[in-house]
Amino acid sequence: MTAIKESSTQNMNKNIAEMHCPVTYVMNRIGGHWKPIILYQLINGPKRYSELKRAIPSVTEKMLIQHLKQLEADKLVIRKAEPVVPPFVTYTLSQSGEELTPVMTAMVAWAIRDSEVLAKKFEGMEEMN
Amino acid sequence: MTAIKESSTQNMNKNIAEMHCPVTYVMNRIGGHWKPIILYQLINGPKRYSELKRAIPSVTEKMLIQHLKQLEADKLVIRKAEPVVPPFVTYTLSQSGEELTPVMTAMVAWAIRDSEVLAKKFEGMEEMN
DNA sequence: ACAAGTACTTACCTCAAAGTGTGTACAAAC
DNA sequence: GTTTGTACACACTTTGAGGTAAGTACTTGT
Repeated sequence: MTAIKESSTQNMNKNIAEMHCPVTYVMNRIGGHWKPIILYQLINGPKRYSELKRAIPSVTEKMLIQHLKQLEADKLVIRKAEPVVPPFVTYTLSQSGEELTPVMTAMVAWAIRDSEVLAKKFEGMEEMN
Repeated sequence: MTAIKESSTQNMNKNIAEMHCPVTYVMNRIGGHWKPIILYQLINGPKRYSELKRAIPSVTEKMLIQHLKQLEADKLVIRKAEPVVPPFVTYTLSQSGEELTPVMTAMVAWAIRDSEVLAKKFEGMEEMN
């Protein structure tokens, strides 16, 4: 009996955490590496599945549909399939999804600024190496 | 020989992706479940390690320091340790880190809106049980 | 004398996330 | 008649994120 560690159940306080931490709420929705990237590609309007694939070359097909399905289940994107062959499927941001635009644009703004700062730093290091 | 799939190296085009997708850049910095949550806790000013622990009950100690170290390495937070015993360590947002505030606040705004919409929907379902 | 708090570190293990590689139904294009 | 493109689905394997548990060094409080 050397002092028991009572971290209790993990999932329980994860839900509690979501209750009082808005960022946790967001992370449980659009967390993960790919979801924000997919959503970002959709803010300029609907895209076909294959367009998304080409727009995000580093994603595998499996990851792409998997997250598209999840985003659809979470009511962030809307899937529309025309019953033609070859298939014609478009993905669009839902209302909720569109309201994420400020988050995305804030991210983009930060990325631009931050990568420029980094570039500046490298400028002064050209003699090195 | 049935059509070879040349997905080539994965990491290579991941870096390429970062070059032309700002959201990817952000995700490689503050992606993962915990980093945004930690950063969010720091926008109200410096916090001690133990304060962060208490503020985010659902995080394990391992995850907390692990991500704090990474955030420090990525120059998003600054660690300051007073050489006293018991240890007194504070974490502060760096310049870059502070510039993430708009991203966080946009997330919070969305979370509030979105959870309210959800709540509204549940209101009309009270009879359903 | 012993527990508790502080800020970690280390080792081990698990499970879910992600990658790899195939298959499919159908049509148009070459 | 073989290839190409579309929008996936499925099985298998691997990676790594994260959880669990314990220890450390030193001090203050009871």
